[in-house]
Amino acid sequence: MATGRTHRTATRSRGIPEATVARLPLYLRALTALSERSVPTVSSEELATAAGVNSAKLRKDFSYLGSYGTRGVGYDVEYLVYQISRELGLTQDWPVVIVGIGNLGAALAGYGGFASRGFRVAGLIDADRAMTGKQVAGLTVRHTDELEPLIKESGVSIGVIATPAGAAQAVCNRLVEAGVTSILNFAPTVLNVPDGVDVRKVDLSIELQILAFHEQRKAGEEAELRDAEAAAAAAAAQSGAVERGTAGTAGTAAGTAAGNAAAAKKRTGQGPDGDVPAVMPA
Amino acid sequence: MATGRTHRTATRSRGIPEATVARLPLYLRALTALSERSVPTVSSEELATAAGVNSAKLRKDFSYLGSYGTRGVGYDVEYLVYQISRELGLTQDWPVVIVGIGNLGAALAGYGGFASRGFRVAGLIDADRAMTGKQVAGLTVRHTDELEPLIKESGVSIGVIATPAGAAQAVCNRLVEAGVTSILNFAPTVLNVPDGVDVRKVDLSIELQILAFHEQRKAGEEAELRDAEAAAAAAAAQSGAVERGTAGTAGTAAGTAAGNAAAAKKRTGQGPDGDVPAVMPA
DNA sequence: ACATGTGAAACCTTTCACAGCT
DNA sequence: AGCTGTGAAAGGTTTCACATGT
Repeated sequence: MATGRTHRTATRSRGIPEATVARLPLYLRALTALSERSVPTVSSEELATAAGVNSAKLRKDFSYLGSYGTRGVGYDVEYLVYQISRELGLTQDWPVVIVGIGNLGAALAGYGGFASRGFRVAGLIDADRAMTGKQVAGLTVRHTDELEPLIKESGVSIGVIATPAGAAQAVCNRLVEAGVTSILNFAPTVLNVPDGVDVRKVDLSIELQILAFHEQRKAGEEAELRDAEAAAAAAAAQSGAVERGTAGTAGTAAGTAAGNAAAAKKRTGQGPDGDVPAVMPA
Repeated sequence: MATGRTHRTATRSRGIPEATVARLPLYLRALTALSERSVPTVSSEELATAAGVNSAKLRKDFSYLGSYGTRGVGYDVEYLVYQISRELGLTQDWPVVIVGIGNLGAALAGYGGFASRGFRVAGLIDADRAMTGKQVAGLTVRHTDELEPLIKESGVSIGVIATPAGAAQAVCNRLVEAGVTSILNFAPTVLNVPDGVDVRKVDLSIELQILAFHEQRKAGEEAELRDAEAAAAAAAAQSGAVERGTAGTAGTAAGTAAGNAAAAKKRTGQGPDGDVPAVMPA
């Protein structure tokens, strides 16, 4: 998660839980789609499905924003779009600078989801002089030397780092020095920033490793399933209790009660909650 | 589904918390760096700093894996690298297919962090016939028609979706149908998958929106800071208690205890304390 | 009749603090 | 003396279930 967490302690009234904040963009996207289809109102159940969460969670989330729904009816789509946008700060313009225009930086520069959400790419920066002057996604790439003036002229407060890992901290320092207070880091490295600066990181390799962990476990579970079924069958035959110690010398197998066989399949997709996304350039 | 009962089964020996799993790749990266510098052992404190977490959390995380440290000494770097790799399933080869070879897909295909972690790009797929046959990152792009044979021949169980949002669900369905059970989704859309399939998503726009939220709040805090200072001054002058109700009709201001004024300036690093530039809207 | 809004319970994660081993 | 490993406390998040309002 973010390196420099700003700690809120006192006043509770405006304290929207972090987990809720992380889901607001999800709701906003779903609502925008409804809005485009001119759907006037939506229930928590419908919206939750569209956003990929459950309805209790959605209602709880919205309750932190205020009472924007109507009992017996649902939520007014347009009104909610506005309220969430405002809460997220998307009703204002956010100039963003992207540093490191390799494959990934170029992809980010051309990403359509930015402009539609109030983000504006104010400039592209690369350290390679061979890149400077080139046009990428309709913008001219500028040299790192121009980083500070660009930030100050355009009032940039959000920076995106898409450089190789080795350059990231130096770039980060310059961004912060120049006044940037929020950083989205695609380089696979930990950034040190002073308090008051927010860092979010996106790391592809980490995401894949998490998937690999679950994938491995699934493979292991198939074996367990067979074990559990066998054990259950044996238990049924004998009317005896099924008991097992911890699996011997590690490996992939783990002791699992037979009753878990059903629960084992529960692992549904869509596990956004914890955040921690990821990526990085060559 | 049916099982409405809250049947929490006892045996949980191998249940590593999700939050811990999400951090293992972080530790692994830090450890790999130490390993390359031939550092033999490391303390929880040092490793935690390198990974950007605190040491208590790290120790707790490791405690779920087993007792791999030595009291009074620390952890053996090589041994830990191996144990974590094994736990994450990185000691085996994971063939991956990338679907959608646009800017982003190309960036992913060229990502160096793959091979070093046991991931191997088994194939690149794109729906655009103009793309097929082209070389990207040393691999030949193949047409969507070849998706299923590719998955089956190469034993792919992890798929990466980097297509436009509109195509993502269809691609996802085909991946799942062909046997893929883990998906990393870069398309800004919710994917519906059957139970047993894992989806993780990486959404650039969402990350930026979360940053914007905090950025906005920071801007609001400056105002609060001034308020708090004024309030503190007033309190000092009067020796009276500072008390405030919730700010009247919402808006951006919220009541904040005066005691926060100091904390808000805390900045650790060597950053210049100066500005914290307000975002000026165009 | 129906869907929101919310206390309370259940669950999960982080932090504390110190016993226990080297 | 130093550092791990871990119960217990604290804090945060999700789910439940129903009172409340339309």
